[in-house]
Amino acid sequence: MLKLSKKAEYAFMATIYLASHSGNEYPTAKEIADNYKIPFQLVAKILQNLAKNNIVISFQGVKGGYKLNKNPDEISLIDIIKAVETNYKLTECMLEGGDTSNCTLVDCCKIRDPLVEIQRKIDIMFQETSLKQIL
Amino acid sequence: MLKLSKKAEYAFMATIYLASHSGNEYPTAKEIADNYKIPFQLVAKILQNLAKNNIVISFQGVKGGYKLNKNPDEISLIDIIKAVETNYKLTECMLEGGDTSNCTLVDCCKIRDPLVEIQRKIDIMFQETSLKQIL
DNA sequence: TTAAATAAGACTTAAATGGTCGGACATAAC
DNA sequence: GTTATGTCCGACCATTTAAGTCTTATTTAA
Ligand code: SF4
Ligand code: SF4
Repeated sequence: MLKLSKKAEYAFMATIYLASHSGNEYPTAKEIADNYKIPFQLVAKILQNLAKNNIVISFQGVKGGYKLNKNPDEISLIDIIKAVETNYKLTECMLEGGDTSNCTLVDCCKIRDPLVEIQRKIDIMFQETSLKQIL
Repeated sequence: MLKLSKKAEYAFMATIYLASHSGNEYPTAKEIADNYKIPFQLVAKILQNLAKNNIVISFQGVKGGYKLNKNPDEISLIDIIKAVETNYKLTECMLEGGDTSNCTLVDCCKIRDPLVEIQRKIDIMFQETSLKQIL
C-alpha cells in the first residue's frame, strides 16, 4: 500500500531525461527506454499520457520525439502523477469531486474526514515539489 | 497508486471503536465487524496483527475481546499502518534498512533519492497524527 | 462440559498493475 | 511517391497483490 506505480516512476524518469537532453534533436521513447532499461512500449504510452496533459509536446514522424512543454521548475510532480495515474487517491471515496457513491460504508465511516486531510497534505507535498528539484 | 489498503482502513476503524468503547466488557471482533458492516474474519485477523504489535491487548475465551494497550493520544497512525501492512513503502527499493537489491535499475536510477525524501515526509505525517486526533 | 471467544494458516477469488501486440497515422529524407 | 522511422491508440494478456473465506485448534467463563 501507498506504493507509487511504475508508471509514475517511469514518468519521472522520462521527464527528467527530457529536461537533461534539450538539444536540437528530440529524444525518442526508444532512447529513453534504452537509457533506463525499461520497457519501450510502456514508456511510449506514458509519454502519450504526458502529451495529452500538456506536460510534454510530441513530434511525429521521422526525427520525431518529445520535449518538455514547460520549464522544469514550472512542472510539479503532482501534474506528472495525475497525468499517468488513474487511481491517485488514498481511498475509494476520494475521487475528484468528493464522490462517495462507490463506498457503501460512507454513512457510518468515521475515518473519511481525517483521511481526506492526510490526502490533502500528500497532495500539497507533491504539488510543491517541482521537476527541477529532482533533476 | 498511493492507495491505503482496506486492512489499514479497517485497522483504523477497529482502533477507533476500541477507543470509544472502553467500558467493563471488552469489545469483540464480531461486534466491530457488525458495527462497521465489514467482514468479520478480516477484522479478526487485523486485530490479531494489532495484538502482535502491542497496539491492542487480546483476551481469549468467553467474555474475551480486545482493548487498546495505550491511550489514544499515544498511538500514532504509523504504528497502526505498519502493524497491518507488509508493503508500506513508496517504491520497491524502500524496504526497511534501505535494501536496494530488489531493483535492477538502482544503479542508474536518479529518482530514488528524491522519493526517499518524499517517503520520509509521508512517514512523518502519519507519525505525527495520533489515534486521538481521528476519533 | 459447553458456549463464546481468539489464534493461525491455508485457500480462493477479485482487482489492479505491469507489460505486450498490432495496426493506423505522420513526416523527413531520398 | 516510396520508405524508414517515429508517434498514436486500443485491445489484450500475464503477473502480482489485495481482499475475503474456510477450517481447525486453543482458551476460558459460566
Ligand atoms: S470506508 Fe470510509 S474512508 Fe474507506 S472508502 Fe469508505 S467512506 Fe472512504
Ligand atoms: S527504479 Fe529507482 S526508485 Fe524505482 S524501485 Fe528502482 S531504484 Fe527505487
